[in-house]
Amino acid sequence: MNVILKSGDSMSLENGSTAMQAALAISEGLARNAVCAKVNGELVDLSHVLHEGDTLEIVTLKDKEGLNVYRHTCAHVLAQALKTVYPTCKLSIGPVIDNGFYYDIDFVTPITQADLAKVETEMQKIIKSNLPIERFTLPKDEAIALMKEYSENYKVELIEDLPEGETISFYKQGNFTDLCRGPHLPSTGKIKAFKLTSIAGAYWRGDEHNKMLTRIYGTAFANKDEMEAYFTMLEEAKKRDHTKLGKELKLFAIMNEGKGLPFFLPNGMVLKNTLIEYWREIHTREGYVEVQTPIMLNRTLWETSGHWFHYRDNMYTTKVDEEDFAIKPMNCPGGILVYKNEPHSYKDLPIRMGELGLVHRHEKSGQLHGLFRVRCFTQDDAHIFMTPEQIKDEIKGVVRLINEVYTLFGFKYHVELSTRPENSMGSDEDWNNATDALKQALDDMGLEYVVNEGDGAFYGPKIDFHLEDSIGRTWQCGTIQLDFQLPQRFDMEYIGEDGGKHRPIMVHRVAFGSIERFIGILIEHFAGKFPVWLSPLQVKILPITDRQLDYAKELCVKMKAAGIRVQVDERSEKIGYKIREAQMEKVPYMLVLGDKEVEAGQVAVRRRDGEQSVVSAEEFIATVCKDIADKTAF
RNA sequence: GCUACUGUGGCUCAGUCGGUAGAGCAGCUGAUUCGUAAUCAGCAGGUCGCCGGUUCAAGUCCGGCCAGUAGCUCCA
Repeated sequence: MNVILKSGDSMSLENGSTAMQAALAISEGLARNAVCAKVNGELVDLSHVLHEGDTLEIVTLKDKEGLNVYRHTCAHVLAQALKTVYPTCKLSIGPVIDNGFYYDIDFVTPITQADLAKVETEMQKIIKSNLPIERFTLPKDEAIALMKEYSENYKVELIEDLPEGETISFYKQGNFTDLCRGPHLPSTGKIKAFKLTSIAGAYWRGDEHNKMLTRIYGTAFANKDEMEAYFTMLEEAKKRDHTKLGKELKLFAIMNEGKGLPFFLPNGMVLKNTLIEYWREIHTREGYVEVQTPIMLNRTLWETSGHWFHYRDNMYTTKVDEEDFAIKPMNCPGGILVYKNEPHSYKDLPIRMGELGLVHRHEKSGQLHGLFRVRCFTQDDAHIFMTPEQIKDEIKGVVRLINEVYTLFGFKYHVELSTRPENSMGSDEDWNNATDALKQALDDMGLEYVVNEGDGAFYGPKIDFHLEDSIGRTWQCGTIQLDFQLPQRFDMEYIGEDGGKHRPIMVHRVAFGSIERFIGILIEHFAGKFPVWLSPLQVKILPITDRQLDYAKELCVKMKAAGIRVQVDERSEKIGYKIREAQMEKVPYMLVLGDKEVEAGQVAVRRRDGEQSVVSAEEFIATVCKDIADKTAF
């Protein structure tokens, strides 16, 4: 028989050959490195029997898919080890994730981090005994019977949910059998480097009403060196953690007196204000107006908006003179009141109404995290009120603006487009138009995006922009949301060309998202080494002895006049000491001043990256001013 | 909110078997005036997250609470 290889060549094999035999026929090295195979586009075990005309690709650890299979087998080895060490534990699911795998287990008595060592030892034993891994299938009823025999009630539940008539596959290694779609490595001995990394709780089937199981996380790599490199990378990433740097650089603090409620310290406030200044600059340019609406409004408003019924648990409320009030969790109702404050003609539209709004949301305590998830934050919000014909251009304008912002900071981001969910409001036509407008805006901009079918809000489709933190977790920052609901609830209108009343379309959008979260991302992205224009302190002047103090102060005054954030280190310390401190503060420019510099009217510049040069004071000031004006990356 | 872990001067951390708290940095004082990542000496600073229990005795053991971290769930 013949099979077709990835290269397009065909290869003849004996009838009934397996993928493994095909790999051997190609080369011994390939067979040794083979993890599984891809036959007719589907991942299968190496023991898979080939047929005439099959397309065949041998998968190794160099492929992402191969590594996933490798890690999946590792999850099975973990499960087998757990059943040996804790015979009464029950297995649920054990999938592969980015950088590793996990297995969710129901233990009779909970285990702790310390117990992982003995589980790892047992896993080593299983790997060392190089057990062959064999696949077999059963009809549904027999599969259920088998899992009942093993008292694996979670597995029984999983199988029961599979469609009738489906044959169900299992994998057996030694005395251990697990329900699994596969494929897997041919034997346990193929695993060369793994580590159990952490332990956490996870709800059965991801539902918080279900029992919480114990999730054991692990990772596995092709070899020990790659695994070491991975752990080193994680260590490095921890040094960038914004909560750690926020403390070290005195940017912000969160006190016990208000959890999830960040305090901005002087340095952080400079950062925040600089961002806001930049925000105003680009929004003014783009034709936005700015408003500010009250932080607290009465119940009537929140009833009209629907928040009083749908968002109540997350709102901070209070009573004043017998009247219920809520602190705003969102700015939109306030913005709408501004719109409704006067009648509008179609000639006024679009209205782009920005608001740096401080919102409060009572997020559950377990979800709070540094500046990434807080209970009080500033949204760089804007609401655009427009006619249906204006949707596409307006969305494009917003996408372009958000892209401009993220590009300036050099962020990597990904975009998600969420479409109409069930139980949504608005007509088919509205939804189609709006969704098309969002799509076209993304396409015109040439942005890649993933579509989340049915994941939009019930009031309209949306585009979300996600940024990565130092350890690869992604956080939603920018978002653009069409809203069919609020204009209706608030009975908003404008007078059209025909003299009749029409309902405007409304867009909610943020670019930074929350300034707090954005600052958190910025800190991690730059590892605290902010570009000059954002640095809380841009220049630190370090006189070598007290003799240069007058010159230092004189320079300081000049630079301040030029709009530079500068400070003189006046202490009688050695220059090495002053440099070390400035370096730890991550100040972009240090000026070392000795007698030579004073005499020549020069400055010895030491950049944060260690680069040194001597230039005239005027020249240096010009350089820094240019850095600030151009927002250069250094 | 749930599961697990953690909580000792401003910061980073040590503290054995339960015997009543220790270092470095930062701070203050004094000396030093120095050329690119830490000058020396002295001083001061803690109700060991909080509350309760066991004990002759608790930073240490037990319970509850508070806060933080990781994950889950949630995120209009």
